[in-house]
Amino acid sequence: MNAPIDTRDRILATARELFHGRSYSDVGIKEICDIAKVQKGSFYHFFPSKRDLAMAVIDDMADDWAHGFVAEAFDQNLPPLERLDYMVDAAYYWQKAAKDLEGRMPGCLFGNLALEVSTRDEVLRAKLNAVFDKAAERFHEALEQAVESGAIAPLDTGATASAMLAFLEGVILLAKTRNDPDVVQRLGPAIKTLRIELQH
Amino acid sequence: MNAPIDTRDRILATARELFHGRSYSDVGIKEICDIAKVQKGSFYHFFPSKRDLAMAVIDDMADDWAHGFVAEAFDQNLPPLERLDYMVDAAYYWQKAAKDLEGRMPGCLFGNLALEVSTRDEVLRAKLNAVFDKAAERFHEALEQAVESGAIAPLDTGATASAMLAFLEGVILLAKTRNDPDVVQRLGPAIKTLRIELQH
DNA sequence: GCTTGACTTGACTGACCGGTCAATTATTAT
DNA sequence: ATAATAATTGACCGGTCAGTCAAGTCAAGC
Repeated sequence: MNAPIDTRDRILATARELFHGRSYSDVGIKEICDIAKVQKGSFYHFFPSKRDLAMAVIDDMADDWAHGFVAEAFDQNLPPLERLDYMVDAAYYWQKAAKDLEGRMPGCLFGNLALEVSTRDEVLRAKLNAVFDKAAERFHEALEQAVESGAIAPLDTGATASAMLAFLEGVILLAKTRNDPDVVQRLGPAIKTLRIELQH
Repeated sequence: MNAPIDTRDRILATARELFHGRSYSDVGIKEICDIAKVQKGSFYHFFPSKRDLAMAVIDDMADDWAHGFVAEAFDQNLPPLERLDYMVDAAYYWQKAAKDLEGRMPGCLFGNLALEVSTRDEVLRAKLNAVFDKAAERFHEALEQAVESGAIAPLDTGATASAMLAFLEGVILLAKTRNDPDVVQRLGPAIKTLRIELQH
């Protein structure tokens, strides 16, 4: 028993939780190992460095995210604009659940990491950037369909999609600073009002 | 010469620059002291702890900010809605200048710190929260005047002001992750399209 | 000239950091 | 069975962390 994959997964899950709940630099490898019940040496058997662990955590979370509630929110069967509300709702409930459980709003792991490491690690920055790009693509797709179906007037769907992602991240940032998930619920729906016109 | 006040100011200015350019936990007191040409003991004569230094840095930056380009942007002589564009422009030029100088976009010191320390230091979180509240108040005031003058239809000015602040922070977050100040210029102006209707 | 207190110096502390390593134990392939 | 490989152990490394401290400098007030 205790297939090796278990150990790796335990490290990954623990690191993800700790990084999300606190921050990258505030969480040491020893702490991760202690909680995951793994020895330091074992850790370095699976991950060459802390930075590689961060990469894996980002991949792991991005996967869960894309196949989890992002997939639900951006379900093709939902009317495009409803997907935006769904996404905001999902963010709200997630943050609320986390706060009820731990007392603090963790915010968005990607946003947290992005601000923390962007200026000192190009590779991590690029990876987080790619995650954001993928998320923006979901917004983009929804907007394109909304325009196509006539639900909204034509606009610069690409730029507006990025603006919506930025808004969502900003709302979560503000909510985290207020330590109040309700901010997401109150401000979030304004995401639908964002518009960037096409350049002529 | 070298009045004591000089030493404190040098520490403060150095810390502010380093915290902004990298992060709170990535910058050690030794490094600050080395660059500020101050001895460790002197540092602790002026600041009881690193955390107190962070408090002072936030105050210092908030002051400069409020009396600097935020005061310019939210000039009462400017039409309310133009103030929003001015604010976005100021953010853009600031970030662009910083990137041209150092190669990396530092983002917003307050946003950076907020995501980094909110979950582990209530006092710092509260302080950053207050800074955001004050900034939101500027947006609020501009919106109130815009409604009053008939420039825009009535709306929930308080909530919309917060949403605008969140959007600005989100745009800067995204721009920092892309390491591209142009994102601020391209997405920023959409801040004027944000709307949260009054509840009935 | 003496005292006071703000300021400075730089060595020092103990804890912790990310990371290494040689030795050992399990597992798998032949 | 045995050899090869994967996984685990836990002691260990040099460096850095925030913070301390005793000893001193220096200028102002009396």
